[in-house]
Amino acid sequence: MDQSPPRSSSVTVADVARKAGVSKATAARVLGGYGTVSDHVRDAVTAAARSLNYQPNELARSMTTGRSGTIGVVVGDIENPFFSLAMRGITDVARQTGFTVILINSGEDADAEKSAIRTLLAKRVDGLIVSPAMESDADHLREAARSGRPLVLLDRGSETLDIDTVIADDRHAAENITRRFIALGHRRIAYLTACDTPDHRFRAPTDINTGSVRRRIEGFLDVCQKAGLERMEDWVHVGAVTPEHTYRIATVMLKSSRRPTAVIASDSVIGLEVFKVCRELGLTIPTDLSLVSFHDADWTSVTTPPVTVVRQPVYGLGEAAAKLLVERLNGNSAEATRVVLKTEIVERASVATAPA
Amino acid sequence: MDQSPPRSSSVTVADVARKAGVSKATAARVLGGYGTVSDHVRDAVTAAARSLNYQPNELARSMTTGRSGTIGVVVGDIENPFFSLAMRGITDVARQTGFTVILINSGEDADAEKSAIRTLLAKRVDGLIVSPAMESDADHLREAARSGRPLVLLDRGSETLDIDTVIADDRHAAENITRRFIALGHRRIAYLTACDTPDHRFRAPTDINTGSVRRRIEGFLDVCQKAGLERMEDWVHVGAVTPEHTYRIATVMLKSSRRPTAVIASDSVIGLEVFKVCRELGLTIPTDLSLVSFHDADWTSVTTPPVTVVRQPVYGLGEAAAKLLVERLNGNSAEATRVVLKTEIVERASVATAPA
DNA sequence: AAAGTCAAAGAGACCGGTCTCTTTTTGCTT
DNA sequence: AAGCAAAAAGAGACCGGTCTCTTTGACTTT
Repeated sequence: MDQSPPRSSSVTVADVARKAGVSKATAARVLGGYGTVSDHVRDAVTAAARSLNYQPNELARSMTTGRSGTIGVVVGDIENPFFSLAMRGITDVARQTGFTVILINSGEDADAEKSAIRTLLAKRVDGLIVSPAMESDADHLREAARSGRPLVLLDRGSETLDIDTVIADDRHAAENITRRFIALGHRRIAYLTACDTPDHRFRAPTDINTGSVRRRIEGFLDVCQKAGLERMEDWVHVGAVTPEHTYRIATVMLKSSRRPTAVIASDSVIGLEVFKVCRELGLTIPTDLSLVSFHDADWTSVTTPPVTVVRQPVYGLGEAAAKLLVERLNGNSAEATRVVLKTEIVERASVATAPA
Repeated sequence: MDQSPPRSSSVTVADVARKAGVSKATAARVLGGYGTVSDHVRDAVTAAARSLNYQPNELARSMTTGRSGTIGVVVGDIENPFFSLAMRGITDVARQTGFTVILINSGEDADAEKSAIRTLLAKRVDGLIVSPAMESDADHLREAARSGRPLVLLDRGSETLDIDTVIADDRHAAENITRRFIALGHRRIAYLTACDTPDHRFRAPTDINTGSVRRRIEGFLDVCQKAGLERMEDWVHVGAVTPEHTYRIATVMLKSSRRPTAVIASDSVIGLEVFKVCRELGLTIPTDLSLVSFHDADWTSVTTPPVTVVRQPVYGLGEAAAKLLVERLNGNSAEATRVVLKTEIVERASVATAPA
């Protein structure tokens, strides 16, 4: 019966210390890289650690230091290219600054989000980045912020919360698109969003719980009103939560006798589905219908015609959120910041003058 | 000077016990939900915990129990739709089974991957899911597997490793496509992959370190050889690591006088770029060039023409990996399993007979 | 040579839970 | 009412690090 190799999972500083013939405290100094140790002892401890295949237990370290080197991220849906790209921005910054990332998907569900935050706080993350599903009840966000661990809101977040926030200038983007549509003679302009209301109907921007989308709709309605267009609220469609839902909504909308001549899709998943429905119904873009989508997804440049989009600095959004969080973790305790990144309209060929 | 509200971050079982007038052990029994406690005491402790706003410290719990309730995931690039969808499968299973997920991006870099695994083991994850960048040096994987914490390989993994693996039947898919191309009269068939070799040239499948891709190329070359096509190795292009690289490679390839009549793109990012280059060079799909891409990305159905793709069960891949891991965590210690999920060729309109 | 300084190493408490072992209390038997 | 098993509660070690406080000893200083 041969000796099994040293079980790496249970070698502790005490074991290393014994092997090296020094005290636990000294071994810990070498292994943890703090305090002062003589070269001679350092070598002995290092050698002992190597021969025993010592693997530090980060959990134990976290418990005494109070820092876990971890940041928690709660997003709506990692499958959405928007979030996966933002996530890339976050993880890149995290790696550069020595943090690791715990990811939880809320599925855009408020309860799941609450439980996610509770779990992350229990795991003692050093800080949080959250893309809140519902801004109406933000108690859990306030509580998280009060727990002493920094919190940064990503892409969403309301003016009333005194919490660090990183968003894009959605409102301006929506205003610009709307103005352009109106200048091209469009009067029936539809806005499609995944956000939903209890009765799946839209009445006013306050119905919308997702800050970024609410700001866009506000911009849209504002410009319409200033241009003298009435009751444009009726042209806002909510509840495009899945491609299937979007398909149904878009089909009904585009089959109607008073169908819109222009559509604004609130994200690329919706934009893609509208594009598909147009093709199915034999509507030609842009002569029959003008289309603009939020989020410059890769496919938008390759369709026939390519789609005009609002390019959001998605990677930069994640990057900025993570940087802001790391700053807080390094002790910056200035007032809550609000970072607003610029968007850009990428003109392609899906927009034209309104049909006569 | 008013009393500040209880600092939630530092309320411990001992504090709760004191407030409830019981011993620390008893309070811990109530709070931890183990052992036997009288109803009366349970209520008292629960009330005390609530009034102090007690938040358990998962770190401390993990340290004694040895389980952290966490699984570590290492992927090449979360920005790639393939990984973000697989990730969705993983996180869904994790949530259902009460685990949280730590995500690290390797950027397809072997050193980053090693350090990621070390970090995750140090953080005492209960298990690991890794999509290894390089299979040639898999020592760190073997070591991780030996550390006693279960490891599941995702999408990649070689036959020689005795580790749980979840992959798609890439080889069959590649064989089918190749056969179809040959049947349609194609003789110059190119294969484009992001995998790279030191000198950026391809000689044999053993040059390829990514299992899934190697298996596809093996299938491709095998069918070609059986059909009597010679030196098809020359038609395998490596190093399409970014869209920019892909653009250069595809442009050179398609401008050549002996350009291919059919192209297999190893992932949807490459497929998209090839599509763009065709358009730029004025090549018509499928009359000038037939195109098939791996991964049924959303855009592939919406281009003109829509692109024939290999649909991989990506979500299912992540789901299966996570389920396998959870089984292991629940004590299943049977031999290493190899799960192979079926792929499916989705015929669209980007494939035709070879031009004369 | 005695006093003072400072680097190097050791001893042991501590973080916040879990869990074993022991003691006390309760309820039931005869 | 005594005896006994089982339930309930308490005491304190333990997980694996960090860190403060103390001790040791080498090296100046005059």
